[in-house]
Amino acid sequence: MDAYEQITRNVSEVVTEDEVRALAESPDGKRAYVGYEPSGVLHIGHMLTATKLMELQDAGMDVTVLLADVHAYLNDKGSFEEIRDTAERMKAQFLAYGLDEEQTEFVLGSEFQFDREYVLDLHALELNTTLSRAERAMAEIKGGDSVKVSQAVYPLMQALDIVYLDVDLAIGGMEQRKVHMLARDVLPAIDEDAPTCMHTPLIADLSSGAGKMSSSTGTTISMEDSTKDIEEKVNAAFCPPTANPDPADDGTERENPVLQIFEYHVFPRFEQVVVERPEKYGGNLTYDDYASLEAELESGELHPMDAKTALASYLDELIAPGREKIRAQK
RNA sequence: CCGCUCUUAGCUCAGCCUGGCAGAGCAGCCGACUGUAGAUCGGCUUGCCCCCCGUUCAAAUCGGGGAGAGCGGACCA
Repeated sequence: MDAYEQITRNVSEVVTEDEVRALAESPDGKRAYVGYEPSGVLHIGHMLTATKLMELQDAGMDVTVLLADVHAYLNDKGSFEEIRDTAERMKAQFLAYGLDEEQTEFVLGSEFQFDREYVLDLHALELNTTLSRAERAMAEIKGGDSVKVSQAVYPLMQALDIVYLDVDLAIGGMEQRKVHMLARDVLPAIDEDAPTCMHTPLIADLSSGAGKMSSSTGTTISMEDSTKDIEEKVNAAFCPPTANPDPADDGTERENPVLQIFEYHVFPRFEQVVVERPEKYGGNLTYDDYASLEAELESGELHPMDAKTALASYLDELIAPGREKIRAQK
């Protein structure tokens, strides 16, 4: 696999391909970043972008993880003290999940976002952005039930972070794409380069296969889940024997979240996946890549229940170190 | 600053006029059927009716005050 393929593996969107190809020419020392609002416990959404960061590290890139305490505050996620408290725990969980400590720099937003120069640049961006544009950019990520002025400032700070953290490649889930597009539009207004971005897919809701897995409603897999929690959640997941389920009765598109998790969480971290299967159903199955697993689920050779059992076991293995960390933190 | 509308189950809302057991759809949960889930069928759960004060035998419902949300207007020397 060449560097470009490795860097863009499993992403939904590359902006722009030419820019990433240029990065892939000499990835060593290039800097990628993701910003996260601190939350007490890593969930599967955090882990998805973290997996991508690990792949970028394997390709030779350095990684900055922004623990976006100021952003979380602006997004109505609680008091500053509470938020900063969780940031440190989050860092430990990322390391436990597998980010390389040598190649990862953790930065707290408040370390540089109050600098005079930063704030002046921020105001310059504000001057170049309409409220409705900022609001649209935030549509997918805002917390709370009404739009605050702080939430209009939020995406502009993300744009500036890319400049101040000296980032070559901005990573985020697909919910971040409008923010990143805003950054590409507005940064040239202060004579900065439009950032190169890649967006990871969003995992569908575990129980319905529709929309995106939400941390607030529905079922989410997080680092504090016990082995039993994971088994129960995965077993309850929507999983027709196909990668392309029929739409729901009301017409909404559905995905197969079990396959998605195999594709985006398990195969990037394991060379080989062994599905343990009772003798009466034919014994164990072994897969070296995601495509062959999907094909056999589709053909009926692999039964969804056996796939689920295997998925729960691999997920548990991925989460176990972080789970230990969380227990130690309490 | 002024005016109008809204606030009831996890969600969308009905009920308010004309006071009398707190409702529906969806979601959720439990079973049946499937070697998973979903679909289907059967059953079940769910409440600070935004808050306070008042009227009344009795208030989600009527009156007063307040809060939050949405919309409009005014001001622009």
